[in-house]
Parts: sequence; C-alpha cells; structure tokens
Amino acid sequence: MRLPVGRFAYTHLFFYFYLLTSQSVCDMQNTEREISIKKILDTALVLFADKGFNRTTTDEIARKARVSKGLIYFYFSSKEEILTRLIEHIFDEGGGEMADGAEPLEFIEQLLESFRTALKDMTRWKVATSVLFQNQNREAVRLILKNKYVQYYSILKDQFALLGSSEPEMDAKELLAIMDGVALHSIFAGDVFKPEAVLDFTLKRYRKQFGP
Amino acid sequence: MRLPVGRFAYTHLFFYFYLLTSQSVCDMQNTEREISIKKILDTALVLFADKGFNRTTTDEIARKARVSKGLIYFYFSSKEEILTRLIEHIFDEGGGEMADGAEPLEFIEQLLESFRTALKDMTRWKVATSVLFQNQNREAVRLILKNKYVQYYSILKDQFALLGSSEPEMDAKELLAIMDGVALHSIFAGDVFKPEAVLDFTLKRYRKQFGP
Amino acid sequence: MRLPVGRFAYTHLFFYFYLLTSQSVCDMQNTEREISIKKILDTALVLFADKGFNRTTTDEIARKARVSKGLIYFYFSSKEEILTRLIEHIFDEGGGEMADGAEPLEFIEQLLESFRTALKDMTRWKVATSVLFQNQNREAVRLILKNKYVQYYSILKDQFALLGSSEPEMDAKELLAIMDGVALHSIFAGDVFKPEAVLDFTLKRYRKQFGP
Amino acid sequence: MRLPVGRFAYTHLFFYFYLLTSQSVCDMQNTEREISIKKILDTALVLFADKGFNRTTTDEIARKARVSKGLIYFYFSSKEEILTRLIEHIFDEGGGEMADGAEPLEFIEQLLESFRTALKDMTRWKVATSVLFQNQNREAVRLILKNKYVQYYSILKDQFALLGSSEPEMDAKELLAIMDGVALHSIFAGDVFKPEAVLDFTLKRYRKQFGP
DNA sequence: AATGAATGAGACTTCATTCAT
DNA sequence: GATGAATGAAGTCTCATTCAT
Repeated sequence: MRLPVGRFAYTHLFFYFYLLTSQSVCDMQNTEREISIKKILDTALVLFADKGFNRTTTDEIARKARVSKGLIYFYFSSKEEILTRLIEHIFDEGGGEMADGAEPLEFIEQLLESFRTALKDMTRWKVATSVLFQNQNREAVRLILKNKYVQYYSILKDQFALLGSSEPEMDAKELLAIMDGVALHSIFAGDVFKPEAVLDFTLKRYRKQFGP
Repeated sequence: MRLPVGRFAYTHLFFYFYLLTSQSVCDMQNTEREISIKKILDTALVLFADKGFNRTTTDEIARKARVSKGLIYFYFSSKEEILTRLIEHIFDEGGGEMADGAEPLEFIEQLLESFRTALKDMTRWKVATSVLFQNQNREAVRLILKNKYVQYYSILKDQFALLGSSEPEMDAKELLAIMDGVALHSIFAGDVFKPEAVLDFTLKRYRKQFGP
Repeated sequence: MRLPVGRFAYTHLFFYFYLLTSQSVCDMQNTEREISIKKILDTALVLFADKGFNRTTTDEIARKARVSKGLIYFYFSSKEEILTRLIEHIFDEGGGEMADGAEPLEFIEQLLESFRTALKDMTRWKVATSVLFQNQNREAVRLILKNKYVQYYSILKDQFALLGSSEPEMDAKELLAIMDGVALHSIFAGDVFKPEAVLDFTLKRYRKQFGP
Repeated sequence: MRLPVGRFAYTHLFFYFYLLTSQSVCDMQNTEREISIKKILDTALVLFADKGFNRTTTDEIARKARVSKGLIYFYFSSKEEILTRLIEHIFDEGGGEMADGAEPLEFIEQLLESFRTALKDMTRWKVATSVLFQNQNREAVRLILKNKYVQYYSILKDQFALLGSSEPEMDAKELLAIMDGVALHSIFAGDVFKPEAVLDFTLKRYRKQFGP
C-alpha cells in the first residue's frame, strides 16, 4: 500500500509555515513570467512575515523585488491575492520524504521526528505564526486552512485505524492538537518548556497502547 | 488541603483571553470619566476580536461606543494605547472559583469543563491571537505569557503527581498543549472539528489511567 | 512744551516687543478676575513666543497657567482674541522715561540710547520677531501695528521739523527704517555686524546736519 | 574692473525672497515628473506667501496645483519638506544682471531701483517672513542668511569706499538696514507709508554727499 | 467664577489600485 | 510584458470650542 505520506508531514498549520519560510515559494522559473511572479511572492513572503500583512505596502514589495508596482497588479488582482496565492503555494509545496509502505506506528514516529526537527528552528516558527495569526480573520485564509486541516486529518485518522484504535478520529484530533499546542508553547516558553520532551512522551504512550 | 486553584483556570494562554472578553474590562464606573473609558475599552475589545486590530477603525469604535472620535483621543493617546491598556487589564483580571478541596481528577474535570464553556464563544478567542501576534508587542507580551505559563504549569504538575502519575511534568505539559491546540484548531476548523469531543476523549483516558 | 515722549521709545515694532517679553503683561491684579486673566495672558505670551501661535494649544495654555480650559473661554472669546489682547497690552504698556522738555536732538539721542540698550538682550528680540512674524498675515495684528506705526511716526516727524529738517517726514521714516533694519540684522548677523555702531553713525550724521 | 555684482542685488534678506517668488522655482521641466514637482512648488510658494505655512492646507495646494493630494506625497515626504525644498531653491537661484563696470553711485542707483521694483509686489515679501521665522527652521536658515549677509556686505562696503566714504563699513551697514527696514514697514504700513519715497530720499542724500 | 468632559470639523498622511505610455 | 506617475478614498489624530454641572 502506498499512502500519500510524502506530503503528510506538512499537514498541520504550523509545520506548513515552517516550510513556507525555509524554501523558495515556487521552483518553476523558466519563463520571464514565472521569474517575476516568483520574485514577487518570495519578497512578499519575507515582508509579510517580518512586518505583517497590513504593514507591508505594495510599494515596498515592488521596491525589494525590483519590479514595478504596476507589474504586481499585472500578475495579481490585489494585495490580498498575493497572500492567498502564498498560502496556497505553501500547502502545495512538496514535503519531506516518508518511508514508503511504513508501518503505521513507524509512520507516526517519523512524523513526530520531522516535526521535532522543524521545531528546533524557532525563528521559523515565529515567522509562521506572524503570518498566520495576523490573517486569521481573513475569510479566505481561514477557508484554506480549514480545508487543509480536514483533508490531512483524515489521513492521520486512517493511520490510527490501522493501528487498531477504537476511536481513531479522536486520536487523530488529539495528536494534531498536541503538535500545534507544543509549537505554540515553544514560541512563548520554549526556553523552559522543552517541547520535544512532550512529543517523546506522547509517542511512548502510543507505543505502549498500540505497539506489539 | 487548599490549593491556590482559584486562579488556576486562567493558566493557559488562550483561556486567559476568554476571561478578558467575557467580563467587563473595568469594574469601576462611578465617575463619568470611568464610564466613558469603559465604553471605549469594551467596544474596542469586541471589535478587535471580531475584525482584528488593523481593520478596526477609530471611527467605528466611536460610533459603536456612542462617543465622539475626539473623546477617544481625550482618554487614549493613540489606537495602539487602547490595545495596550486592554492587555494590561487582561492580566489584572481576577479568575473564577474552583471547588475547594477537590480531588485531583475532579479538579481536572472542572478545569476542562470550564474550558469547554469558554471555547463556545469563538469570537472571543480571536482577540487573543489578534492581540498576541502583533509584531511590535510580541516580546513584551511573550514575557508576561511565559511567566504565567511557568507559574500555572507547576500547579497542574502537582495535580498529576497527586493522581499518581509517574511523569507528572510531562502529563501537565501535554494537557496544556492539548488545550491550546484545541483552542487553536477551533478557530480554523471549529465547525467540523468539534473541539469539545477531544477534551472528553482526553479526560476519559485520564479516568482510565488514574481513576479508581 | 510737554511732548508725550514718555511713550515714544516704544514706537517701532520691534522695540515694542522687547517690552512685551521683559515685563508682565498686566500690572493690575486685584480681583480674582484680573489674576486669572493675567495668568492666561502671561502664559500665552511665553508659549506664543516659544512655539508660535499655531503650535500653542489652548490645552497647554490652560495647563501651564493652572486654569481650566473652560475659564479661558470665559474670559476670551477665542484663541485669536488672546493674541489680539496681548498685542494691545503691549502697545498700552508704559515705557521708559524721556527727559521732559528735551531739545529735539537730545530727544533722538535718548531714543537711540534706550534702543541700543534694548538691543543688547538678543533673546528678547528673537522672541519678539517670532510672535510678530508668525502672525503677520493676521489682519487684526497688521491693523494694530499699522495704526501704532502711523501714530508714532507723526511724533518723530515733529521732532525732525523742530530740528529744522526740510523733509521731516522722510527723515522720520528713514530713521524708523534704520532702527528696525538694525534690529532685524542683529538677529541674523548680530555677532559680526555690531548693530550699535550703525546707530552711532546715524546719530553723528544728525549732529552734523542739525546740530549747532 | 569686473565686480561680482551680478549677484549683488540679492544680498539682503528680503530681496532674496523677492526673486524666489518672482521666478519659477525650478527651471527644468522636461519630464512629467519635473512638471508636477514644479506645479506643486510654485503653488505652495504662492499659498505660503499669501496665508502662511500653517494656514495653507495640503488640500488647497493640491486643488490649486490641479494635482491630487496623493501626488504631493509621492514627491514630498511631508508638507514640511515642501517648505524645506522651497528654501533650498531660493538660495540656489541665480540673480539678475547688474550693469558691468558701472560707476559706484550708478551701481547703488540701480540697486535701489531694482529693490523698489521688487517692493511693489507685496504678497511676495510675505513668504519670506513666513518662511524665515518658523521656529524650527530658524537656526539653519539663520546661518545661511548670515553668511550671505557677510558676503554681500563686503561688496557694498567696497562701493562706498570707491565713492570716497570715510566710513564705508558704516555706510554699507546703514544702507542695508534702511533697505530691510523699508521692506519690513512696507508689509505692515505699506499703504500709508510709501516706502519707495524713503529710498529716493536716501539716494538723494548720497548724491549730495558723494556726487560730483 | 470655574471645571473638565465632550464634540466634530478638518488636518495631514497612507496606500491599494489604475492607466497612459 | 513592464513602467511609474497619478489617484482618491479612507485612516489616524488634533484642537478650538461648547456645555452641563
């Protein structure tokens, strides 16, 4: 069985944003068109993360991206659309590699492992939340996040079902909550909280509960 | 045994904010001055929660609070100061009551119960993130949150110890993560996610693990 | 013959302003009414001189004068009226003493002497011009200045007539121009210009022309 | 002998400002950019002169210049910067032509003649004082003015020396004082004072004293 | 005589967006 | 494709003035 796990690791909200900022927004850049779009998106991403959506002006995006303001509106219908496209790109981005045909428990282990790795780069998280929370009341943003959430939740649910969980939905939701809760606390109290410890603790519990 | 539980309910980040918004910002309202300030703060709070700080205009605050725009600047030096004063009030607010001398498991039950109640008012949560992640305030706010976190984490840790947990620190941290993770997801996917279900699920696990 | 010379010394624009700032605006202060008015005028004067009319707010006048903003409008119909009353006070202020029954040449000598004295206090002049020029396009201010100018010009003209000048009007106007021109240049180039020297030079010319 | 008289006419403070306002602020106006900047500066100058800096609104500048309010802020960072740029232009402006190799007396005649012409346009003078006496600019402006003063004073002093004056420094200073004094009085009492008369009177005196 | 809370018109400024070239 | 000058609606904030007490 071949699960679409290659992309799974980026399911949850925060983790997605990590990737957002560590990679280039768009890898295709053959035509001039794509080069320009990429320049705009890359620049906007850094600025949105740094100063927030509202405080970033199209003027600054144009200046830093070394394109004219007019060109931005040639490719994007509005500033809002830059944000939307940015978020869509994030979730379409390829993720890390997951062992093919892994056992469910192994799958979760790998997931938490890569999550812990991501957590170590704290500055990345901050950038992510900055973008995320400053736009939480934008309906467009909320919808994307919600859809992605539902989509990936079902994958995790299946894994717990394969593990033999009696309430795979609940297990899936709880794990997602733990991950994002840990990420959130890392931002505020990372120095005293040691977030990775909780992930291990949770994993240990799964092993005891679902292991051989 | 008398635990300082009266304030416990406000431990975690988001829950704090719930209280902020569910109560009146300022209780003294004898003089005209205080009545006006209260009207402005109360109105601003709801609007910030609803639309975010940036999208709320002073014009709208004035209109909804039924005061003139000038009066806002008579009491607050800027829109930013309204936000600052709001945050200060949050952390000065007193908390609710916890059953005195409750059993540890009962204590956690009550905690999750009041948390679930808070979660129902979704718009309230929004103010928290909106306020928290404004770039410029972040460091100051982060410190306050961190201190609160550490302080209340120790209380929860003690409860798990009383329950007979072999790793009370981990249990405490995990529970806090679950709570804030649930809160976070409620914002984005509350309609499909049913956050309260996860809380029950977790509680059931505690009962099985620590119950009689 | 008794000329109204006691007041003459304050004829020209700048010299008037010197007195304005070196003396209290109003000497009567028996009743509470007069005390309050005096406090307001005195405070406004310093502030207008320091920051200019526009940049001085009624709020600041009230605060520094230790009266309420309402009281200012109880005694003055507008901020503009404070300025007008201030300028009127300046021109009504008593001046220095002039030797009674002095010879015309002696009269001019004394005039220039007291003018030179006033010039020494450079900061005073700056304050004067600050108030004066910042309000030059206010018609009310211009009218007061103009009337005073005409009034005192006629006194000086008479003195030159007594001296035997063939064109006393021209002599009077020229002398007034020299005085204010000297004052003006003192502000900008006082350190290199030595304004008092010009006054002596002019006086020497009068002595040669009109003297015995 | 070739005196650097070409620029002499702008020696004294006020006269400088006349030129400022009688000429276009910026001569280059090829590109659209320069045309717009010129429109804004020219309009602002007239308005500042007429109503003073504070009473001139950006709205009015935009309306009279027939550009949008936004365009003003596209080229100038603030209303204050318009003022600053205006002052800079003043001192960069080239001056009029003086008859080459003129006799000293002729030179002074021409000087006073062009000065009298300048005086006729009263509104022009106002911008000078309005601009000059804004508190915040004073020190910077004062220095520029002082340097110009010293520089051109020396030219006038030489002319009086050539005329055979026994005290050319004093004559030079006195003449400069008369000119600026006359200008000053023109503003306040121009309608009754007839400033040009004094200039003729002074010139007549020079003719009698230094003429053939 | 005195207070100070309250008002509202209008100021400066910002910035997403358009459009002629 | 690309530019950048131009727009104008909307925002924050100021402050002279009023008015109930």
